Order: sequence, then C-alpha cells, then structure tokens
Amino acid sequence: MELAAAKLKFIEAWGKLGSEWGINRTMAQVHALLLISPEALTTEEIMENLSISRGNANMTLRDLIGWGLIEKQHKAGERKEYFFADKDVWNIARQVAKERKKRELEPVLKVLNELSAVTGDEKDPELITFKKSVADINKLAGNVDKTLETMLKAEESWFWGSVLKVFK
Amino acid sequence: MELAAAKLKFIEAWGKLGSEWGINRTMAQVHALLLISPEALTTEEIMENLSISRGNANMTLRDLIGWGLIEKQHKAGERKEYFFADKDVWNIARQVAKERKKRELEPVLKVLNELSAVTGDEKDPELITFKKSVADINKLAGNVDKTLETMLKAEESWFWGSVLKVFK
DNA sequence: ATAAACTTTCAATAATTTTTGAAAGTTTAA
DNA sequence: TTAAACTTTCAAAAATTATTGAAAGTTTAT
Repeated sequence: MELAAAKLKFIEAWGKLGSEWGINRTMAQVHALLLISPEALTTEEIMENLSISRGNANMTLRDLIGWGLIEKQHKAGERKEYFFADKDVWNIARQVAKERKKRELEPVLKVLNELSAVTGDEKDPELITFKKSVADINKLAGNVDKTLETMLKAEESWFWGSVLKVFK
Repeated sequence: MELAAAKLKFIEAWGKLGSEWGINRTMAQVHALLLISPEALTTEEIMENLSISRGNANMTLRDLIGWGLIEKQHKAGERKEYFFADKDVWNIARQVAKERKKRELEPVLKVLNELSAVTGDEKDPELITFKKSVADINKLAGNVDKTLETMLKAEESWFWGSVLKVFK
C-alpha cells in the first residue's frame, strides 16, 4: 500500500474509533492527521487536508488542546500558528485516561456515593437490590479509578510489565 | 435520599455515562432500570417507567440482549415476555469489554496491521513518522488486547488482586 | 493610525441519530 | 378458523450533534 492511501485509511479508522468512543469524528481525524505528520501544520493545511471549514477546524483544534493532545507552535518570523501532536502514544493514552477520569469517572463516583446513602425499609427487595447494585458498581469503579491513578503516574514499560505479569 | 429519587438519579447517571461512551442513552437507562429491579419487567412496564414508546423499548431490549447484558424470561402460564439484567457487575464489565473488543478493537488491530505494510521511500520523513505512529499504536493496542483477554477469563477478585498489586 | 494577516465566534444550516406509533406479523387458546 | 394478546418493523418526525462561513475580533508591521 502507498503512503497516501495508508494515510487516508489511518485517518478514517481513527475517526471511526473516536466516534465509537464518544469522541467527535472530526476531532479524532484532525488528531490522526497531526499524529502522522512530521511537521506542525497550519489551520489552513488542516482544512484542506480534511475538507473542513475554518470554523470547524478552529473549534476542533481548540478542543484537542483542551484534551492535552496537541499544542500550538510559533515559528519565528511567521504570523501563522502551527499545530502539532504529541507523538508519544503512551502520553496520549495517559492524557485521554486522565481527562475521561476527571470528566466522567469522578462525577459518577460522586453520584454513586450519594446514592449509597439511600434510606427506606431495609426489608424492601427494591431497596436491597438497589443498594447491592450501587455498592457493587462503586467497588468496581473504585478499582478502575485506582488503576488509572497508577497508570497516570507510570512509565509505559513498567506499567505493562506489571500488568502483563498477570499472565504467568 | 428516598429510594424513588435515588432510582431516578441512578438511571439518569447511568444514561449519561452511557452516552459519553458511545452507548445510546435510552439503552443505558433501560439497563439501569433492570439492574436495580429485583423482578424481571415486561416491555409495558419499561415503557411506562421510562416514558418511551413501544418501538423504542423493543429495539433497545433487543440491543441489550445482543450485548449479552439482559435476558428474556418466560413465566409459566403467561404470554408476556419478561426481561431481567445480570446483576453481577463483574460479568457486566466483562461482557461489555468482550463486545467492544470484538466490535472495535479487533477491527482496528486489523487495519493497523494492514497499514504496517505501507511502502515507499524509507528516507521520507512522512513515511518514517507514519510507520512509527502505526507501530506504536499497534503495540499499545496489542497490550490492551492481551489485558482484556486476561480479564475475560478471570475471576474478579483474582484480577483486581493482581492488577492492584502494581501499587505496593 | 492603518491595513494586512490571521483567529475566533456564532447563528443558521446540514447531517446524523434517536424516537415514535401505527400497521404488519406472530403465537396461543378455544 | 378466529380473535385476542403480544411482538416486531420501519417510514416519518423529532431531537441532537456537527458544520459552515461570513462577520467580528485580534495582533503585528509599518
């Protein structure tokens, strides 16, 4: 396969994966484009490459910066802003884990804790089932949270080394 | 907090979490409702409880069965079908991991492998960057895949026991 | 100060996803 | 059979989400 075709395929696959995981398809595609680009790109170049509008490009780039996945770069003597992606895949994974933990896992843990305090007739099967489900989910979410916490601090090789030992 | 209010809050939170992770909100809500219900429920009851239409309820229930998260139950001497959710949270996590691995991770791994075979001028920075990114993602995805594989086979306590040892 | 180069905003529009509900389909009992 | 009870389908409508593009805003050089 030729590079040009491979790039298109990669961008498409990354976009699809993103949309399946609740990430805007265009955002994932812009990220993909920057990931495989050796040089930082301008808004203009990104617009052309992906056939998207200026407004869309601008908002998407802003979001990606908010996720900590890309950065702006200024070139000496140039007015234009250039964008480039962190190419370290472990950093990317950590960054995504960190943001989703903060944006989604933590709010859910908060709600679950509130729900643990539900009151009522302790003999009511409805209440018993409810409390059991909430407690079980809470426990699982807590373990996920701790594991992510470890991952955030860890070096890639150490993390996978440790986790994959589970096979022995 | 009263049980009735807590239920609503739980259903809402579960629905929101689902939608953030690419799962239809209604589907997550139906799942939440069944999770906290000690008894199996009929389509009718689910429709009323969540104020959704018959068609929506039917499709959503079918999807949940497809995900292996709920099952039909037949009660002796009754025409109606009842639905109930597996209450074991570890089973739920495994089931979701299994389906998403199959539906999303595996297709991506397949594409990444195809993309590894890209050809071109080995001195071209574009090609070098592309190959590096694809290889790195491939490696990470492979590790995730192996870890999920282990999780699918594992007992909850053993799995978390092993993974959380990483802290010591 | 001016204007060119560039970035951001946001109301309108388009695309996508979800939901509805009535009609068609199926199963069971008599 | 027939009809009642129940389930499924799917085209149309509604709701949600993403995108456009032109106007407004900002920065820099002169």
